[in-house]
Amino acid sequence: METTESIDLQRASQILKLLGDKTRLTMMKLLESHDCCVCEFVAIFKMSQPAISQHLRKLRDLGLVKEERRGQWIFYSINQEHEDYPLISSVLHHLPDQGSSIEELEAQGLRICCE
Amino acid sequence: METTESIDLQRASQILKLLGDKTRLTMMKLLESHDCCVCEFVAIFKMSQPAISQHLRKLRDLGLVKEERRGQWIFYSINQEHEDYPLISSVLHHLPDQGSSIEELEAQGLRICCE
DNA sequence: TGCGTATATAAGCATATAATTATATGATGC
DNA sequence: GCATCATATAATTATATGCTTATATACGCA
Repeated sequence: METTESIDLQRASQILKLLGDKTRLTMMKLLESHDCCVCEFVAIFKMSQPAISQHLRKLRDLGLVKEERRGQWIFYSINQEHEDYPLISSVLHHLPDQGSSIEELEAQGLRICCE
Repeated sequence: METTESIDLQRASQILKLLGDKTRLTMMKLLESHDCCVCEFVAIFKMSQPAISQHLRKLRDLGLVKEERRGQWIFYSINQEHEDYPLISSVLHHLPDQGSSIEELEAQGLRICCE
């Protein structure tokens, strides 16, 4: 039964590959502080909506984030029930807070809050 | 000077991308327990020597591992002086021990020890 | 019902990645 | 110096990734 361990490493590397993209990593760090809707990400990353949507899909496909519709918008949040949440969380804790990117948007009046 | 933070995330995502490959992640986990020479990796991963060498180069290029020649062989070890070693180390601590892959080789008489 | 907004999906394309094979370099021992 | 072993590099190829544009879906409201 050595497959158990290899599956774990397999899964861990998949997760790390997802986090090994600056956009997705920043998304996760932002989600650590508050739930975000897609349009907030679009504003923050100055990236096309489909590009954002596709990154979110990858995160969702591996269960790193959950989606929840609130009226007109779909909010994303970190899935703390993920089997490997301890790994994910500890990675995020090593990253600098992303407050500044939000503040920048506030300053420019571009901060979007969909609720 | 908000560039500092974005450089950090940039660097973190580069590191995570490197770790987001099963072969390299396993290499790092193995190196956590003991220094390895290239031929040991070749035996463990049942992969061509150039393939191993290229993975090691990527890890070396970002400073995650150090190389050291010992006689005929080149041994790799984890670079604990890496600026982001705390991140790297905490990722590795979440992974299952790789003792079994070594034991398997021992059992088959394939374990290579170059010293 | 029909329109506008928010989001997702599909198709296409350019670039990145990881493997292979072939070749080069560098140390050891005769 | 030459042969051999250990490792690195180069060139090539197949596949994966991330973006773009175009289109589909789903909700909210008049």
